[in-house]
Amino acid sequence: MKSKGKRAKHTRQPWTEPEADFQLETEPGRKRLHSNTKERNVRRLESNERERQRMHKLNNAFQALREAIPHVKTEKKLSKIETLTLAKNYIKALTTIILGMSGSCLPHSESQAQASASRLLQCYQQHLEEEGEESLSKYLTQIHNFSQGS
DNA sequence: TAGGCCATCTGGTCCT
DNA sequence: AGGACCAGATGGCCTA
Repeated sequence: MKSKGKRAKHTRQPWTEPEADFQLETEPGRKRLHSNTKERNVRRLESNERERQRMHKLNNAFQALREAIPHVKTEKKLSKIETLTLAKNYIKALTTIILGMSGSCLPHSESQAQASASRLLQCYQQHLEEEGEESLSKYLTQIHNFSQGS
């Protein structure tokens, strides 16, 4: 049995010219019109291809996000909406944990939470600039050690 | 079989 | 002008 979302290519009919273009072909200047519709057809197919590639990139990003967030039912692929929801919750949870580790007060309101999150992001970005991309764990360890020491 | 999820096509709008 | 982005439409696959 095919897994969900993995299937053979659809047998959708390719894009066809609007009827008006065919009617116009019998009129004077039809050669130009014909090449225009042909050009349009080519451009449409090209933009379909680009759109497909764009959606594939988007799906790759979703897959990367799925792999970045822990979840319970590992045998079931998370849907896109589930992935986004879990990711949001995961970020919130991590924020709470890190703020706790660094000895900050937990935010009491949504606006405080947002302010804390942006402070955290700012701090993290600064750290990335100084230390390089692969040092998140080092960063977290430093925060942990700091909170232990203080 | 209905409903959820998805891939693809398409035309409109925005951006470079 | 052409590409990127977006949202609506359409139809296929899967599960309860």
